[in-house]
Amino acid sequence: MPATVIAVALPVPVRALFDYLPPEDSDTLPQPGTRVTVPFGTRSRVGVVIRIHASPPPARRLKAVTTVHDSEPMLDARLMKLLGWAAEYYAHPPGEVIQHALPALLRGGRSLADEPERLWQASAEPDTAARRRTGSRQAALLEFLGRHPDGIDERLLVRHGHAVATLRSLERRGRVHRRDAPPPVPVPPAIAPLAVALSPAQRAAVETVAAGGANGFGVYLVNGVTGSGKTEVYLELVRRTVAAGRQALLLVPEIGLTPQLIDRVRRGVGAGIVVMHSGLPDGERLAAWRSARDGSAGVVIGTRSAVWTPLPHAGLIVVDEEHDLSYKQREGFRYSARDVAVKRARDAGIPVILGSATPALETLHNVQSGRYAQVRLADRAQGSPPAVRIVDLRGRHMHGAFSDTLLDAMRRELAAGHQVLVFLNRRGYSPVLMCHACGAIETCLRCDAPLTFHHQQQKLLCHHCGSGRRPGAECRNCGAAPLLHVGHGTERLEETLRQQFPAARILRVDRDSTRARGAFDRMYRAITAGDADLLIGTQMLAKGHDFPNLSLVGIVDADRGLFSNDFRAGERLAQLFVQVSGRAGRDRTAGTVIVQTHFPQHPLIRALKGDAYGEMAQVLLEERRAAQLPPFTYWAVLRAEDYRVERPRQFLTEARRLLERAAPGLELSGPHPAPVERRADRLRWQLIVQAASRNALNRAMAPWTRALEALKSARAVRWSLDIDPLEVL
DNA sequence: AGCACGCCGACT
DNA sequence: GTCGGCGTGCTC
Repeated sequence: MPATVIAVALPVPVRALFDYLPPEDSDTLPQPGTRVTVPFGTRSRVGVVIRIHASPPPARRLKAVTTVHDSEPMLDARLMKLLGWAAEYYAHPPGEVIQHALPALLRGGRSLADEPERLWQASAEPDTAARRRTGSRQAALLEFLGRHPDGIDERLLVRHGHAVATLRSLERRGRVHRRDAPPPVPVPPAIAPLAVALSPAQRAAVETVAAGGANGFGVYLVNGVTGSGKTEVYLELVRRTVAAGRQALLLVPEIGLTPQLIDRVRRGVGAGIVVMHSGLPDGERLAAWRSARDGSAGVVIGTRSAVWTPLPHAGLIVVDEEHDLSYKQREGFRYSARDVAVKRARDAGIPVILGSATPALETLHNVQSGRYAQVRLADRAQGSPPAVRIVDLRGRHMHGAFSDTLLDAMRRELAAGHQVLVFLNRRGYSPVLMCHACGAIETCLRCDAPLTFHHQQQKLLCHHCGSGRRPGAECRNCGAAPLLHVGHGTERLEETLRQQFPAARILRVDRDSTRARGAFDRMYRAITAGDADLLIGTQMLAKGHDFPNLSLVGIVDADRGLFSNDFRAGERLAQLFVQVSGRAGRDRTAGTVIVQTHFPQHPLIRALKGDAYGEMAQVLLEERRAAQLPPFTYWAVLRAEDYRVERPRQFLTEARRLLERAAPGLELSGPHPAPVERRADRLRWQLIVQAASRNALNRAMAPWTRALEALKSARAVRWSLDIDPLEVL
């Protein structure tokens, strides 16, 4: 007699589903997408039902589902299908994939309609007498609360082994207090949207997408330089989507960079808007998720993870700055939110917009092969494009990292009362500290990498593992002095510029100077308020910010990336060039970009002078085609690491043999050591898989990883598979 | 992942 | 003698 079997995805790193019998005390079967608690080994776990099937009498005796948590699916059929596709495409354990679509508060068995959270916070510091009366359990609880300044749910406290009684006694003495659960994200009532005045080019873009959207699925690259008004195009399309009673999903690279965008959507679209990103407290995240799921939110704005938000009435997806690397998750479940968004739109039969001034080469290739439509917004809505000057550094006398040409131009712009941005993507003072006597350089003890000297902290820091040490006065190798600083970082630029421009108000904006909470916002406001003249920035300052008074951008070192091992370095360089150049000359001021290089004849540098990105991209695509690199071939990287070299090498060798046998058509390379082989004392190796077709790659990957799980050598290493890797490192 | 089982070293 | 190190295997 065939048994009814329930296949459940559980949050364990196993590429399989687990079969259970229906719950004993119920005659209704839990449908796919509902959460169930099941016995698992010695414990029990909450998972999601994937499917129900009739099975021949199973080989082993199955256990039964313990509890069904949802009377109707928490995740609808369409989303379940997308998650299933993603698990297969990225060859990742299905249970871990599904976790990404559930807010943390729903990953346990808690019901959507459950009582609200009871959040607790530590109260202000007590006097010493009170502190003396604190018992050890109380101290532990207080310490735990201290780590959760925004408050933490009572149930979570209990789950971490704290007693409610301890909490109550602390409450009686005023050491802790209840914090009201955050109100559900208010969904503002519909207001009459502001009419948006569109330029003819913008209107044409809107009509193109709208006309195509009527036919269902389509991918539209909205390609326009910074300042060409892509946002207005998105807004109008979002507005129309909402007016038609459907939902729009707007993905952005980083929520911190887009307060203005959120504000404009809020004012420009008369509909409930929710924001979803990983920094949201669990309660707020749940509330936002819930209003997307029940349809009360017309617009969801969010980062990478928001691509998994339930949208019962999805009508449009927008991926802003689609080339941005932050759409690719870099650990664990290594999905690309941009690619998932395209798949999701295809499944739902709706249009998806990819917006960028500097599209990924993959996207441009899809346009050129006719898979994606392109809508160009060629003109800047206001202002004119910056003039580009290439400065040949060969043989030139330098002031630190600066040529006279760049310094003179800076002097002129500063005298005219304009702002100047000096761009260098390297923080710290100097990337290498070298002995003048023997040539030895200071390297990290745990990584195969030189240490960067940081002047402010007076420390040598490793940019790979984060460790640091105080530099000695003499060489560790030969004992001689002095040690020389080789190369320039942003701190050193600042030093040079303070000498050159003693009167200028100089602001350095990099990860070090913005570490303090709110520091970036403060600096950003200082810049827009005109309280700084000379800005020194890493890529932090290159992205999407609007500085109306900025007239000159100096690219200090264009040469890094021209000859990198990473074949994508050129693409990144081109994107960065154009993004950072876009900071110059908006609104009132005509801008100039000065590029310092030792390779003025390099095709990438030459292409900067024209329609910068279009030409550079064409050069790069031709290189990729000639070398049979992505997007002309399809890649995956299997990485492994351990403290003992032979282990990753052994595992990858076995993995290679397995794949050679199962899929002889694929081209394999490796195992190779990663470019920085040793990182935090772990030795990292990799195996590159290359396929002539998407299909060939994909058919092989999921079965391969299932076989890898069974290898004994796999248990001895940390390993991961990266499909469509963005860095082969 | 998390947990149990099992087989070897240094400690109350 | 046993506590505990982590290598190994398994979870329906």
